[in-house]
Amino acid sequence: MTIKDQIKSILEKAVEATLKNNGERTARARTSEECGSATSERSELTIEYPSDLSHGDYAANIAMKLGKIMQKNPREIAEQIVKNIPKNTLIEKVEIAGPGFINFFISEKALKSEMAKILKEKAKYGKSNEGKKKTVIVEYSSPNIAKPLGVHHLLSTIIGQTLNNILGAVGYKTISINHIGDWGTQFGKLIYAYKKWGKKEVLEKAPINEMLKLYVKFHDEAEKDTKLEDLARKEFKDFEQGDKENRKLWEWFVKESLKDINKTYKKLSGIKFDFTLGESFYEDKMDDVLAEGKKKKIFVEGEEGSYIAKFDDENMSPMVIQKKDGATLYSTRDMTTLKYRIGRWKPEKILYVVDMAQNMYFKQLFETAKRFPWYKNEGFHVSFGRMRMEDMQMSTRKGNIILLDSVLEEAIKRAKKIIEEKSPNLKNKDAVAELVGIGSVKYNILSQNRSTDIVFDWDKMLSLEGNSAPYMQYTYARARSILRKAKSAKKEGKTAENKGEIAEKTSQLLRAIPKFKEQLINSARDYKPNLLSQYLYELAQKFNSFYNSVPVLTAKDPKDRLFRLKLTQSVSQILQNGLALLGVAVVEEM
RNA sequence: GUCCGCGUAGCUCAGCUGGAUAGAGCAAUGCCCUUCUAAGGCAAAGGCCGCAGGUUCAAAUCCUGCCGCGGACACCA
Repeated sequence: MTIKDQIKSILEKAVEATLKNNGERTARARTSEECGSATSERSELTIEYPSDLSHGDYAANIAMKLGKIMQKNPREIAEQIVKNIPKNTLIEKVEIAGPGFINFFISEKALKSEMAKILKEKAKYGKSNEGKKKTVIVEYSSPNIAKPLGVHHLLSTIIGQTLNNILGAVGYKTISINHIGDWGTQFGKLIYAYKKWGKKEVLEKAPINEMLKLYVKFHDEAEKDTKLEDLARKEFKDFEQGDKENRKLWEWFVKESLKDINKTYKKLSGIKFDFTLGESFYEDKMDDVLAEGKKKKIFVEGEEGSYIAKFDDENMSPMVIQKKDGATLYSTRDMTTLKYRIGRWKPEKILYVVDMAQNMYFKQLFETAKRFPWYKNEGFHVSFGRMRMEDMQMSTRKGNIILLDSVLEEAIKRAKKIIEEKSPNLKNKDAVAELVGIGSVKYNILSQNRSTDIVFDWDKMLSLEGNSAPYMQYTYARARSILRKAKSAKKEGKTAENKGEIAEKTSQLLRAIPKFKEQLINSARDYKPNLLSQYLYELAQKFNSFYNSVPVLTAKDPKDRLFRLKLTQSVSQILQNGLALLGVAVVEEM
């Protein structure tokens, strides 16, 4: 249980007691609905972090809410509530402030015991059982293969992997799935293009490059000749219906693509899937869903013999589930996949980490699924903003693509340059450059609210300043450096300590500790990694501030020294654990 | 046209289950390495939170309308 939860539960009891007392005295209000609404308002009791430190560690606005319902002065109610809070070791003091805020100050003892927990649990600190072992499937990355990964694939891959990590940390049983796009008309296009313009030797030499070239060439040509799209569709249909030559080509393309994509995942590091089940996996399972849907009249005949799902909402266009030529589409495979996952894993939720251009599509998909008896609203679209370039859309079709590999390479290169500048004597420069470079790319994405669009910009993407991975890693390295030295040297304090400043900086840092678990839970609840990254950044800022004005190794009093060392260790542990969830590795020196 | 998302400091963005004086980074100004990593810290500066209404004790946050940007809207995924 987090400290916030404890405060909440203490407050809940106090509010209940207050309401009871009032109910007895003001019998009038009891009969009315007001009492009922007061109760429901109470259940919405929220605890927040005050923006100003002088307002304590946690604050509640419940008295103001009740004040309105009970027609009483909020401050009076607050006073009554506070009276009903029993003495306990968690809370140092409670204050009533402003129009009726109840501010809680956490006792130092409670904070120190939280610190002790960190030192004991180490890498496990932060884990909770919010999820109660319930199963959540997280689908992410899911690239369309036969083309290399572009920068835009970072979003789903990084956000999805991090959500998977975070959900796991708060006690969900997660199943991560890479739903590879290895099926569909795109392969018809590729097969057509290969047959027409491709050369075996060239493709064998540089498979991915050549596939991308063929893909782009197809779209160039298709603009001049509209028949090409139909021909590609035919190739796909033939393939789907058993054409041997096309099947062989497909297998070849898929094999080479996967090899290449896995290389990139490896470079990104920390990208792990419990299952890589491409669309092709559902090839023999689609008939079943199609038949079921047709039988139940969920799928009805549309134009020219296609099958569609219709919606009551006029603004939602129908979803095509089977093409007029009888071939399947992404929707067919997604519906099949949905049924398969529900049947196999019985998840509480299935998260689709996919960009928001597909908002409408997922709405259609889930809306249709609701009509099947096996669907219990498991699907959830974790949408995120799109990545685009300054002046044009990223489009693989047109070849406007920035390769993910090249971004990672550049990131490492830039990190290396700065290392040469700032720490020319560092031993393992290349290893550090890699961790810093890759980390900064990931952190950059995770520190942003996922619904915000991202305009790709080299400098921004690879920023090594401010709220960035290197800042976090640097903070960690500083902390670790202190801890290393603590073992050997025992220096004497030389200068006078500024007591006031020290107390303030120490207290601020100490008080930031319990929020880690709390923000982790918030992050999981809203599927927002940036809540976690923002917390870690704030913690790092507080540590750096502490670092600058509070001597640790040279503390005058040995007791202070010990406490500050423990605090430093606690903070470094949180940074390590938190960054690990974000997929950012820490470094001991940089 | 309809629907979805966004509009916050010069720039890039946090904050949005309503709450106290709207926060960071970059850029620009000044200061701090004879104490633990200056990839750092401190100070000051920078805001009609797109516009106009509404709800509320309280609105950047909720509702309505408008403007601007992005996206989606039947056989691509």
